[in-house]
Amino acid sequence: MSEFATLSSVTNSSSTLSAELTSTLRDAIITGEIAQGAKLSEAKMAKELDVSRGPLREAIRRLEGMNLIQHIPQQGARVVVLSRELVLQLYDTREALESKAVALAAEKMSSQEIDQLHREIDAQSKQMRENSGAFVPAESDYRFHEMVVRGSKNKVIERALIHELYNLIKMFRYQNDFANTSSTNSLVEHRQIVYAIEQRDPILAEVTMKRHIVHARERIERRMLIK
Amino acid sequence: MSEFATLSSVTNSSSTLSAELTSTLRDAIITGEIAQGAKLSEAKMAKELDVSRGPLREAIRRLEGMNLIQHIPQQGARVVVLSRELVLQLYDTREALESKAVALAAEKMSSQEIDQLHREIDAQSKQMRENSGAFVPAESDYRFHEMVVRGSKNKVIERALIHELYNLIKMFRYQNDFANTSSTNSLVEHRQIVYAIEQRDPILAEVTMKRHIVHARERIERRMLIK
DNA sequence: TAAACTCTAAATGTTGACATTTTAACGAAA
DNA sequence: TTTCGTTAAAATGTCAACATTTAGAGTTTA
Repeated sequence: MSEFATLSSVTNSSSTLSAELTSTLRDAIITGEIAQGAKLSEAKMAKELDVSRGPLREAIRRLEGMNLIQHIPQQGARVVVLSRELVLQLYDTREALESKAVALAAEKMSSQEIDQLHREIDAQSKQMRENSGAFVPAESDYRFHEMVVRGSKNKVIERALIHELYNLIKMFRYQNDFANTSSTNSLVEHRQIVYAIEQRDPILAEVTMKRHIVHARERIERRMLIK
Repeated sequence: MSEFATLSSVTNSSSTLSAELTSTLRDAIITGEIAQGAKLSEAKMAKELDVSRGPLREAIRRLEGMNLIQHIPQQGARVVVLSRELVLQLYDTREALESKAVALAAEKMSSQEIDQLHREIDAQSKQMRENSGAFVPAESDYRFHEMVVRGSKNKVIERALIHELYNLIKMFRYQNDFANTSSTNSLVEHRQIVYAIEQRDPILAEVTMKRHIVHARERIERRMLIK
């Protein structure tokens, strides 16, 4: 049984091998299939995935840019370790960026985009009623937040959050039983956020989002006593 | 005369060639020696710099992670174009991140670090008195802001700002005669920021920094009428 | 026993050649 | 004249071999 067993199928359909490797490794890191702190040995992985080291190295450089990997010259690359401290820092950063994003979104989102937000929230509400339902599914939560961030129309914030921060947050939640967010609060807060956007009230939107993220941070702070 | 003439001396002393190339190209992009929107032809550059394409490609991947370069599969890499819109988005992002950073810094900076801030400001004041003096030199301004950001002790914010945003802002200022910031206001605002940190007042620090960056954004908005 | 040295194996860094895709110039047809 | 198709050159993507550095096992020495 090989170390990177289930990775073996790099058979997606991206345009380049290097891009596929990036996405394959990204997922493997987020799920923990490649463990935190693990060394990414180029030789082993290349053999495992049946590719040459060139594209693999490029993928590693890209993951470095996403903060999923830390690289030390002449020593190689390791998967980032999500210490309690780092996770809390992630949420502080997210608070700053996403509260600004929602303020901009309140000014710039189209009504069609706001409709989409409504549909996502309604789906969340429905899923909660049907499936036992104390939780908003993580995937739906991500979709909601991504829609808000894209609504800001700010490419810089969008990239910082979606391309970098969210990957680390997904990684944390996936590997720490935070797969679902607490429902009652989250859904209510999502509604408040959409309300503020609908009212075209940037300040209210910002405050509401800030509180939403601070609550998430507090839940984590309470539960991550160790590390 | 070659296209990348003055780049020819990749003779620094980083540990790896790829790291040197990253830093060389970074500087060339910031200064505009390689123009905005220019295509980075691997073959030409490799010959020009007398290196093989491998390390060059790795450097390009890293610059991609810094948002200095945009890469399209099968088409190659181009230097980012700093449109008016993008620059204003940069400052909105900076406002969000740096105001959070200074709030954290107000709680976490050591008194030695605060002393350093004082020394930097005093130097700014002195330089202004001596050299005709309507401007804070850009280099000193960067040092001041970097010290504040590092003072936050938040590695995520630190990386987002220093590793990514600041490069783009330096690039913009270097290529658009914003090499120096307006003095009177900036120096006073720097003093206010240090005061707030000294008082261990995160909220005051945050508001003060926010205003400082909004002012900079407004100056840019007024002067960049075109594009 | 502990520290320092040597040497070997394994890993990362670098190179040049090969493969595939894109681009654009050229010519033919509507 | 414009459009479409062909083709050759140039560019990006990929690979495998070579070079250099690091890490660790084993040995020697204080």
